[in-house]
Parts: sequence; C-alpha cells; structure tokens
Amino acid sequence: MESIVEENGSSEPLSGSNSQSQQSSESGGGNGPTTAVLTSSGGTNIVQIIPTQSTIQAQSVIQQNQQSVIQTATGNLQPVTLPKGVLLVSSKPNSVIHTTQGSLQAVQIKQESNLGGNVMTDTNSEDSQSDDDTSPKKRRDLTRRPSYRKILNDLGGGEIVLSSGTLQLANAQGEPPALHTISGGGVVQYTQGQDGQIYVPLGGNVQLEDQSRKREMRLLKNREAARECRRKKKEYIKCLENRVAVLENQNKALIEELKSLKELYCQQKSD
DNA sequence: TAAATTCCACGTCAGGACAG
DNA sequence: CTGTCCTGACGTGGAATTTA
Repeated sequence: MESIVEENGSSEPLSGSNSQSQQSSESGGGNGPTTAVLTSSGGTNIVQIIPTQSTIQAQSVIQQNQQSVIQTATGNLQPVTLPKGVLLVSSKPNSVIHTTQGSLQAVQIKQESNLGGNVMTDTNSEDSQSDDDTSPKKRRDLTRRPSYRKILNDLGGGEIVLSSGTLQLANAQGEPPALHTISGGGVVQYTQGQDGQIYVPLGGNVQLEDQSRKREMRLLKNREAARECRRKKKEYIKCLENRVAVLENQNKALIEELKSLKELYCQQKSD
C-alpha cells in the first residue's frame, strides 16, 4: 500500500463534487486552515493538502513502504496544521520532513478511519493496465457493434413522423437524434382508429415505455458516472505530475546534500 | 482567411468488479 | 445470479491552433 500526500500552493481548487472530503477541503474559502483530502482505493491513498491559511509552497510525498518525506519547494518549512478529522495518511511512524536546506524533522503520521473509501484510481491497477497491452482486452474493436446514434443516423433517425402503417424515426436537421424516443429500434407498428387517433398495441407499448425509461435511466447514470470518472482521472494525473515534481525536487536536494557532505569530508581530510 | 490539424469534453457501449 | 458502479475504448462535435 502506498500513500501520497501532496501539498501545493496553487490557487486552483480541486474541481468536482463527488468526494465529501474534497468538498471539505474547498470549504475553507481561502481563509481557513490548511485542509487535506484523503482518497483511497485499492492499495493507494492520495492526499492533497490545500493550504488555505497562508501561501505555503509545499509539496509532499508520504509513502508507507519507505521513509516519508515532506519537502517544501522554497526550502523553508512551515508547520502544517491539519484540521481535526480531515487527514491523515497511513502509518509509517517515523517519517521526516525534509527541506531543501537539508534539515530534518520528525513527523507523526496518523490514520483516520473514516476518510477512506472514496475515489482515486488504484495506481497498481493502472500501472498493470498500461503494462498489459497484450491482454485479450486488446480488443473487440472489430466486432464492436455500432452505436445507437450511428444506427439511428443510418436509419435516418431523429424525430417521429408518420408514414403508412409505421411510426418511423426521421432525421431532424441539425438536431441530435432523439435516441430515447422509441427504445429498441426505429419502427413501431400502429393502427389508426376512426377518430383519427393512433393506437399502438397496449402490451407492446407499456413494455416499450418501460424499456425506454429503464434505458434512459441507465444512460443518465452512466453519463454522470463517465463525467465523474474523467474528473477523477484528471485529478489523479495531476497528482502524479505533482509527485514527479516533488520527487525531482527531492532528488535535486539530496544531490546537493551529498555534494556538500563530500566537500566537507574532503576539507576535513585535507586538514 | 479558409482549410487542416490538434485538443478536449462528451455520450455511449462493453465488460470487469463487487455487493446483496 | 442479478443489478449497479466504474472505467477503457470509441466516435463525435466544437474550440483552438497551425498551415498554406
């Protein structure tokens, strides 16, 4: 299991609405204390700390399986106060805060139980996915059936018009086809009464309406789910990019530290 | 400036994961 | 087993950018 804490001073708030913890992070409105977001899924926790009280330029990475580091971009580290009940990350107790000036400070890592369980894609699964290009999932492209949109377009679909003996989907110029108008296809048999009314066989009609409603609901939910999924994915990518930046900074700082230690050593040796 | 290209967000489908 | 959720893949349209 891997945990990441990310702090950034960027004014860009976390977009989106699915995660309650994220909403709590936004509720500071720029004047509250530093707030944090913990998201977890599978083996991964990703935390974004949004400094809303002062402009802390800090980025952090806390990883369970190794010594964790909090490193500021500017080199000076302000204590980060985490509001009660908001954070925290698992569980490596003896993590350190590392600044680019080389000072180290112990940091206590706690775990809050009621924060997990929302969002963030498991990095392991994503990694394995990218490694898994050869899987049979790659893919049903050629057998994939055409979308309803395409089918309807092929049918000339859009709005309902009457033609002899059928209700047919016709093309509405410039408008998206009404996919849900009639479920399951573009043609419905009907009869015309003496009063001029259109009668569709009752059983079929009810069934069609029910199917149509269910399909509409399913599509609506899936639409929202897809939107949410994209939002999370973007957020996750942003997290990874931040992490790269943090690790690069760390690397740079450690190289500098090594360099100065070497110099010190050579100096003492020559004395 | 119009055409071509790239980028981005969206809706939909399919299939896996998971809970009940 | 069934229903629901999540997410990769695909196709599409519109905005932004580049090119001739």
